Amino acid sequence: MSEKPTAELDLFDSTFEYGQLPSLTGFLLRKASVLDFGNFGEAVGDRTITPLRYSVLEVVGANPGLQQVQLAAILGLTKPAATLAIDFWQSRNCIARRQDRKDRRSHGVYLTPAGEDTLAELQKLVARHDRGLTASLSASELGQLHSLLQRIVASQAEEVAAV
Amino acid sequence: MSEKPTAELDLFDSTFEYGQLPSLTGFLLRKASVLDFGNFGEAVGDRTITPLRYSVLEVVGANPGLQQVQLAAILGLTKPAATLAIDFWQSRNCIARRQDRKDRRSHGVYLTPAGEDTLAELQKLVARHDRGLTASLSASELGQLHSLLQRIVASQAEEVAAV
DNA sequence: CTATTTTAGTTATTGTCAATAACCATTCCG
DNA sequence: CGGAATGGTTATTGACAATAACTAAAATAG
Repeated sequence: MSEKPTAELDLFDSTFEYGQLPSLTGFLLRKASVLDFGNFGEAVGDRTITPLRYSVLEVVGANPGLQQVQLAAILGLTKPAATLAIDFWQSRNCIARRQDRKDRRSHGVYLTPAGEDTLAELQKLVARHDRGLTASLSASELGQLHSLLQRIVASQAEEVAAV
Repeated sequence: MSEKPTAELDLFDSTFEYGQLPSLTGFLLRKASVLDFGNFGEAVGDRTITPLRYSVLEVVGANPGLQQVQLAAILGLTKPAATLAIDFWQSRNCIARRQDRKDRRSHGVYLTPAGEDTLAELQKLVARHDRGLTASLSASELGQLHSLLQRIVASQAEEVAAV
């Protein structure tokens, strides 16, 4: 039999103690985002599309001609990580690199027509998945959650960036 | 010059577009928890202590004599991952395995006296770090955030576990 | 205008980490 | 008793990200 990630128990099985873990914001954040991450590939119908890769496509779509260095800065990636993520989409004909005429070191990145289609499709699937994650919250609660999370993120802006 | 994770820009640099990313709960969760994770090792004064390892110590401290299989189930780990995490703390004399008299396959895990001290110290440091993360929120906002996150986590309890 | 430095990007190397699979020992149960 | 299930460890593998080293091109200092 294959080795499952073990638990079908409730995440807070009341027969055990959790120390101070349940009172830690970081612990709850991690749990929630692991949950989100765990279903992501399945939700978009392709295990190889991670949140990071999706974010790359989204940002390139929203900023055509972006430099790779800028993409890295926006998403908090190292240069090699950006190269790899772009390679991934380029190998699927969704992103094209175009050398800048003025500065031939620099390559602008663009969505191809196929990339546009893929992004549009992904946006739908990801939005659906995201609503599923928070299905138990009302619209106003969801708004509250977003504003609280945004404040946390903004208040720590001097640290490393994310996904 | 060494290759920094690039950005000193605001996490939402207004000169770029983010597509639908900012409206996704998953994106915000990931950002917040990457932020939290990034400072964790530094906050506890030891890079090798990860949130996962800390969680293990916390749970063992709260449930003396726990089976390793139970520990894995509680934290959503595979058996090998639990073995490794326990090895880590055992090598620091913080956790001891004790073979069960009744069932000689099973090993209960316990904090050693050094483990108790380490846990007590870590609890303080982690709590301080966690408050730092949410320093911009009022007490009641923090309470709201926790309850919203808990509802998300609870509502998805049938999926993979965390940390 | 050359020579040095800096910047954009890629490639190579390394290390961590987690998952699977295979394995041993013990217990359960027909 | 003998096979199936359980607790735990070990071995192997693969994904991934970080650093470092490198190429090419541009900026700048003298």
